[in-house]
Amino acid sequence: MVRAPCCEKKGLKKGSWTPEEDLILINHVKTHGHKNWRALPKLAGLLRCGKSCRLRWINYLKPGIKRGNFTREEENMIIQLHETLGNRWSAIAARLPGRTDNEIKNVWNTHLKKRLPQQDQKRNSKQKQPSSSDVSTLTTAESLDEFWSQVLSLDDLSDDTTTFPATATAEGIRSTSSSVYHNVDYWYDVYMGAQELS
DNA sequence: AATAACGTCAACCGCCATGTT
DNA sequence: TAACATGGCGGTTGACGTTAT
Repeated sequence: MVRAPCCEKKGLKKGSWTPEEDLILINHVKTHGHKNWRALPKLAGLLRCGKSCRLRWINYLKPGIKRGNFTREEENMIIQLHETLGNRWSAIAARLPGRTDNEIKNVWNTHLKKRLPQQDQKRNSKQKQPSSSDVSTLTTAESLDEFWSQVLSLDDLSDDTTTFPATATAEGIRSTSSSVYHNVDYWYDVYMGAQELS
């Protein structure tokens, strides 16, 4: 039997999300939750596939998501986890509070993958004479343990119940283009605008 | 200044696992 | 137990921005 498509394709919008769509999604999830992603767009009045809504929420709108560049520690952690877990991005993301699998996957494919051969070369050539100036900041077992304990202590940050504005508004979003979505100011505006309404 | 080449990343697609009826 | 619905994951794509020529 042929599986039905995940959603009715006709009339559904694709591509980048607009600030207005973000607000609708935020407000709907905040007030009704997301027990059923497939039904959500219809209930919220969004012309989007449920999967698309879920992805947008998980990767960008969910409270606790970190924006901005990865730290050196995070990058090293991804490299180490990738050595043991492979391309299991969600498993890796579970160890990096506030980071999403999609984001980690992107960072790996665009930055870390290229860096890895160089690091391997370095590591091999320096195995006999380790240096504190090496790329990784986690060169000793002690620092590794310390880092892991710090990370694990933050594990619950990514929980859905993290405080979030009761109701979001378009004020903070409208004036920004998609190219600055990841700008801190954008998210600050969203947050502040939402607080005005609550 | 124009444009080609390259890099980045948000979003989509399709498959698989799990839950429900 | 089978059939179906839904969620979740990883691979891939395409739009957009940046850099090089």
